[in-house]
Amino acid sequence: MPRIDPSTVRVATRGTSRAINRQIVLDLVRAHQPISRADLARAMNVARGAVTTLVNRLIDEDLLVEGATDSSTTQRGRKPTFLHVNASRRVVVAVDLRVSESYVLLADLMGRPVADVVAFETLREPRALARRIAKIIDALREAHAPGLGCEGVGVVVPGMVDRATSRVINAPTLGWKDRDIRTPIATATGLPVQIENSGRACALAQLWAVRKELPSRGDFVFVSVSDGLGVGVVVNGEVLRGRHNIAGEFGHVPLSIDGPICACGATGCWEAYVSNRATVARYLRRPVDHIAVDATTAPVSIAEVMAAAQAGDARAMAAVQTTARYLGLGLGSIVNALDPDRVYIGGELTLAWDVIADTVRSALSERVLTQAATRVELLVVPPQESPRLLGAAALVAAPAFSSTGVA
Amino acid sequence: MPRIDPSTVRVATRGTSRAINRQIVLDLVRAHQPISRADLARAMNVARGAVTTLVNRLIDEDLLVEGATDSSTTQRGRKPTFLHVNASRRVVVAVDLRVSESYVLLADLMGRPVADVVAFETLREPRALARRIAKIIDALREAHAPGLGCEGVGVVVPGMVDRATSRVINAPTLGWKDRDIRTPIATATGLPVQIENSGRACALAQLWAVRKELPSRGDFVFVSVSDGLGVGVVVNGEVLRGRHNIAGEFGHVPLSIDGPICACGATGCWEAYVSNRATVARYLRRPVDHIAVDATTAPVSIAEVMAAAQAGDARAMAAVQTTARYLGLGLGSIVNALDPDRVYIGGELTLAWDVIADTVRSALSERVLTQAATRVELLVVPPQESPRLLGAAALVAAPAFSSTGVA
DNA sequence: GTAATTTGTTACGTCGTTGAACAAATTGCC
DNA sequence: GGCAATTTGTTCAACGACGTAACAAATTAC
Repeated sequence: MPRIDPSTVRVATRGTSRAINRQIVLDLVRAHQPISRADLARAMNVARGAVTTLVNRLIDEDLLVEGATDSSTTQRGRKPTFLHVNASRRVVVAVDLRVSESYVLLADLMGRPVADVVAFETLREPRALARRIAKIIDALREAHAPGLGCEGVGVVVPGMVDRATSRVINAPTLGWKDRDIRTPIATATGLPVQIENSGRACALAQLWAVRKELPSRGDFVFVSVSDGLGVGVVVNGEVLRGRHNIAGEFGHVPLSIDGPICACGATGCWEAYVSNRATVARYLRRPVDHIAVDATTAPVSIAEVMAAAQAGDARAMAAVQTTARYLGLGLGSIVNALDPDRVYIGGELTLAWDVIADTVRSALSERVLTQAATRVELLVVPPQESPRLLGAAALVAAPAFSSTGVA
Repeated sequence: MPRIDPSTVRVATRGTSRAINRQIVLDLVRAHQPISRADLARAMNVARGAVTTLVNRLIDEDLLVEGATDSSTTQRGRKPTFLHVNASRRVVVAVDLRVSESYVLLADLMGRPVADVVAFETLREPRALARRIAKIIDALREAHAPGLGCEGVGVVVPGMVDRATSRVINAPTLGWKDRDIRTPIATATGLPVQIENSGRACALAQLWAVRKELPSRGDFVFVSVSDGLGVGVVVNGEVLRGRHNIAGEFGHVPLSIDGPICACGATGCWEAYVSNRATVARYLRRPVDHIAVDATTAPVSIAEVMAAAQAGDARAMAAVQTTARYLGLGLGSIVNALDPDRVYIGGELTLAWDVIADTVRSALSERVLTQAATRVELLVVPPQESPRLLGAAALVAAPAFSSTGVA
C-alpha cells in the first residue's frame, strides 16, 4: 500500500504534450486573433505540421473557426488563413451585484458585450433576486442572442465567497452572512452559475484580457475601490485564492489598529479609510455612519464629489486628497507584501485620477522599502470599462477556454 | 515576423513528458526515501516499466543510488529494492549572517548536517568577511568531507537581496546598503554562491523539507522573528519573489501608521512591535533605541527574557505577552492577505510558545474575517532546528534536484 | 516442494512531435 | 503571359515516451 497519495501527484501521460500545446494554441489565438497557423508555429517554435493537427482538431471541436485570408500583407507567397476563436457559438451572462443598484451584461465568449448593460434595483431576498435576474436574462437572450446557447452566469459580489459551496460567507455592505445565492439563480435561470468576489473577478478579467501590447507577464494586483475595497491578486498567471478562497483581503489590513471601526468589526482597516463612504463622509464632514453604505443615496454621491474635486472645489479636493493619501499608504502594504509588477486601480476614485495620482504615489513611496519598488506601475481602470462586469463574464468565459486541469 | 515573443511561450516537445516525470521521480525519492520502484509506480499511477526506465537513467546520472532490499516487510513476494538520493556525492555550505554572530554549517545534498555548526563574529567589511568564511569552509571540508566536491555556498542575510545582481539592497540591522557580498565570497572560496533573504530561505527550506507525515500541499508563510522580521511566502509550491525579489516584506506593513519609528524609516511597522529588540525594550522599560539591535549585548538577552517569562517572572511575562499580542495582530494581516494553509513561526520567541500561543491566536482572531480562517495552522519551528541554516543549505541543494526549467 | 505473490525488465502498440517533402497559392520579374 | 521564388498548409516516415502485457526473479505460504 502506497504511503503517498496518488491524487496529489500529476504525472505526464502520453496525452500530456498534446493537452499542453492545445491549450497554448487556444490561448494564443484568443489573445492575438486573427492569427495564422504559420504564425502560431513560429510563435510556439514547433513544426507547422504539429500546429495543423492541433488547429484542425480545435476546429472540429468548434472552438476555433477559419476566417478570411489575409489580404493586407505585402510579402509574396501564399496568403495565410486567419484563425479566430468561435466566440459567437454561445453567450455568457455577467451580473454585478452592488449595494443599491446591480447590473447585467450579455457578452460573447471573448467577454465582448453583445447588448447594453441592464441596471436593476438590488433585492436582498435571494429568491426574488434570482427571479428578477432570470427575467432580465431571458429578455436579453431573446432579443440579442435568439437560438444561441448560454455558457453560464458569472456573478460578482462585494464580499467573501466560499469556494467549495459557492455560498456568500460575508458581504457586510449587502448585509449577507452565509447565504446561498447560487442555487436560487441556478434554478431560476436553468444555467450554470459562478459566484466570486468582485476584486478577484476583476483580477481574473485583467489576467484574461486581450492585450496586444503587453505580453502581460509578471504578478499583479487589482484594487477596486467602491462601497468596500476589493482586491484580487495574480501570482504566476493564476488568481490567488488561498485555503478558503478569501485571499487578497488587503482591505482589512490595518493602517492603524487604533483607527476607526470598520464594517468588518475590526478597527483601522484600510477599507475604512478609503471606501467611497469614507470619502463622502470627509466631504460632508459627518461621521461615517451617517452616510449610506453605497454613498449614492446620501445628499452627495461619490461621483459628484469626484467631479467637484476635478472642477477645483476646495472642500471636495481636500476630502479626495485625504483619501488618496490613505490609498497610497495602503498600496504600500500591498507592494511591500507582494512586490507586484503592476497594480490596477478601479472605482469611482479614478474619475479624478489626474489630480490625485501624485498624492497616491508619494504616500506609496513613504512606506515602500526600495526605490525600485516605488516605481511600481499604477494602471487606472475607469468605471466606463465596467471592470466588474468584465470580471463576471470572465468567470464563465475563461473556463470555456481551458482544458481540464492543464497548466 | 511573429508578433509574439517565442521565449515567453513554453510548448511541450517530445521530451517534455520525460522531463516532467523525471522531476517527479526525483522529488518523490527525495521526500519519501527509501522507496522502491514499485511504490513509485503506484504513487505516480504509471506503469512500472516507465519507472524502471526513469530510475535507471537517474542512477546512470549518479543522482540516485540503489540501497538494500527491504527486509522488514512481512508480505510475500519479491523484496523491493530501495532507492535513495545520492546525497553524499557532494556537500553544500550554509551561512547564516546575523548582526553580531554568524554561523556556518556543512551539509549533504539533502541538507543534513555533516559537521557541527561553526560560529564566528560577523565582520561588516565584505572582503574580510569573505576571507573568514573561506577559511572556515576549507577547514570544515578538509575535516569532514575530504575529496568531496562542493555544490556551492548558500548565504542568508537579514535584508533585501536583488535577484539579478545578488547585491544586498538593504539590510538595516547590518548597516548594509547596496553591497556586493557575493563576489567577495565567491572569489575567496572559489565556489558558486547564492544570497537570499532569510525569511524567504526559511520558507524554501520548509517547502523543500522532507516531511513523511504531510503531503505538504497548500500555500504557507514562514515568519522569522529575530533582530528584524523575515517573512517568506510560498504560493503554488513556489517561493514568492515578486518583481524585485523583495516580496514578503510583511514586517513593514503597519499595525499603526502613528506608531513607533522603524529601522526602515517608516512608522508603526509590524517589525517595530515584535522584533526581539522591541521585546527586550519592553522588559527593560527603556526606549527601543537604547537597546542593541541584536538584543544580545544588552543587559538582558532575548533568550533570558523568554526564559524568565517561561519561569513565571511577571515583568518578563508582561513584555512577552504584549509582543505576542502584536504578533497575532500582524499574523492577522498575513492571513487576510494570503489566506494560507499554515504559518510557520521561527525565532527566540518560540522558546516560550506554550505561554503565548493563546494570546497570539486570540489577537489573530480579532482581525481575521472568517471563523474558518482563524483556525489557520500555526506551526512552531524552534531555534534548535536552525531554520535559517537549513534555508541557506536549501538555497544550494534544492536547485541540484531540479531539472532546468521544468515545473 | 509447489503455488501464490510481488518486483523489476522487456517487447510491442499507440500517441504525438520532428523534420522533410510536397501541393497550393501568390508575387515578382522577364 | 509565363516562369521562378516564396510562403502556407498538409502529408508521411522517423523517433521518443508512455501503456499494456507477458516474463523472469525472488520470496513466502501451505
